[in-house]
Amino acid sequence: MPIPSAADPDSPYARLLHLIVRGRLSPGTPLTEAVLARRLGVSRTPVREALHRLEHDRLAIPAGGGDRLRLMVAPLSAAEVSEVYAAAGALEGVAARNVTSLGQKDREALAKRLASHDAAFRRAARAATLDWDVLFDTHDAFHRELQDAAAGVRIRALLDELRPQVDRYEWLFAPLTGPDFTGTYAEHGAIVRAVRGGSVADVERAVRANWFNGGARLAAVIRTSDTLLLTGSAWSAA
Amino acid sequence: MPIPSAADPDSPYARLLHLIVRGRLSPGTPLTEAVLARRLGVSRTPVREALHRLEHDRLAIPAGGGDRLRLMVAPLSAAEVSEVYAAAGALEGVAARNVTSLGQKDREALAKRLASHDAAFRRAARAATLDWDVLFDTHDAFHRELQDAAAGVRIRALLDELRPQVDRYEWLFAPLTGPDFTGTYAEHGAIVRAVRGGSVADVERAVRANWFNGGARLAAVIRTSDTLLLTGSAWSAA
DNA sequence: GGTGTGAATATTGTATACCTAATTAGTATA
DNA sequence: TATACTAATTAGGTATACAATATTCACACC
Repeated sequence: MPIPSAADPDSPYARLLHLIVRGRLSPGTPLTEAVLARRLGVSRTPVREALHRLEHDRLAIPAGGGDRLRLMVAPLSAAEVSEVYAAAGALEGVAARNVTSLGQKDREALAKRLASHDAAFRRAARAATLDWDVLFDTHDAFHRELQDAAAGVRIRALLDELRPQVDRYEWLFAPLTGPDFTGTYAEHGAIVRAVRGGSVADVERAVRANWFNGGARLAAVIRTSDTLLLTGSAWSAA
Repeated sequence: MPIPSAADPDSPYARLLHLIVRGRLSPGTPLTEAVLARRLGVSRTPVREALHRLEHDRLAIPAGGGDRLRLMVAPLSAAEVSEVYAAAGALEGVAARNVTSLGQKDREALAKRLASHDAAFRRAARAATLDWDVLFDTHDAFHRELQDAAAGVRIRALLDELRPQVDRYEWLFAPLTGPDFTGTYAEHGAIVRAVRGGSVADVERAVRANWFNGGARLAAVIRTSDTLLLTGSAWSAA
């Protein structure tokens, strides 16, 4: 798949994406082609392309009202996280309806795989020393499994487009939501049961609830956190 | 808004988009930078950027399995149109839930505007000589009105991204679905009534039904149409 | 006659030079 | 001291040159 995320992890796009998602490039940081080109050791051309993709992902947004396009790292907001999660819930929700057209056996197998991802997530969450990377990955695996089973290429593409945003919010704020993930456990459990049950409405409702609630949990944390962190004004430009 | 569609209608992106959406560049046509650059009278650089955007829009897709990126105009398929419309329905549907948080007066005003767009659409559909352009525009206006009222920037961005696809399918196949649009009339009427009523569930259900049914209508037409038209193998390369 | 190898060609990816516009700093004048 | 005008620097948009690789066509050999 050439489009989702980035095929080559060494590409300027992938590198910049990583820097932004992990917060090494903080909100508000100006993204100037020549500077990034020097920093990444390539010419302006591939950096330009990467910046355009990041702009499309809304991880880079226009800074200033000039005629020329000046970009900066996008700020974070509770309103945006709610909307992004609502969109992801709506998309994964409609996609999930398709699992009900699977046979009983396939649904059961899918439910098993989902349950095992969730179990891994719980183990990671209860580990003596919390490793956010594995927590992150196991949680992601749950939703990927569902998307692989249910979503066609087009909805997958839209979800893949949302993923960087989701990743950024989760990466930057998960430490403030955890380490109590009982809400997530319950919602994942409901999804697994609904997949087993095979009711279209139940499956969609469970999936949407998980995303909506997840967005609400993050939004709540964001609203109470320092606004300087959200725009990056207080951070150094890395 | 710098991202949606294209600010400048003379930009290579906008021009190529138009050529593809209107079918002047048929499915399967190879999109080679140098050729298009000559044709559009610009250098390869802006064409490259345009092609990357089109690739993201899925109007251009990789052709051949080479290492280098070779693009061609994307084919059309019943499966894809169903998925695209399902995604649009899911997104506009969740967005539409927000109209219920508007005041009674605002909802009434919105319903009026929607009804007037629908009336214009009906007039256009019943005109002596069918003008597909105005039919197209009035139908679009209905959904834009709803999206403007309900969707935040992020969901708007996703819907804007879907629009070129929707436009292409409607433009190429609407002549085969019309001129009887009673299904559409009924669904738009249901949306207007639901907006007036103010029930979250009703509004979302009505919006989704409109998109799902629209996708189904198009998919049915596509399935019965000549497959050569879908991949463009029979068309000249323009 | 089919197939494999090689050269020629076509096409993408990258770097760089040039141009234009915008912003900023500096200076002079009111 | 504030403001307006001008010069200089910065930065993005476009064109083009160059490099690398895939594709195609031709020809020879099996």
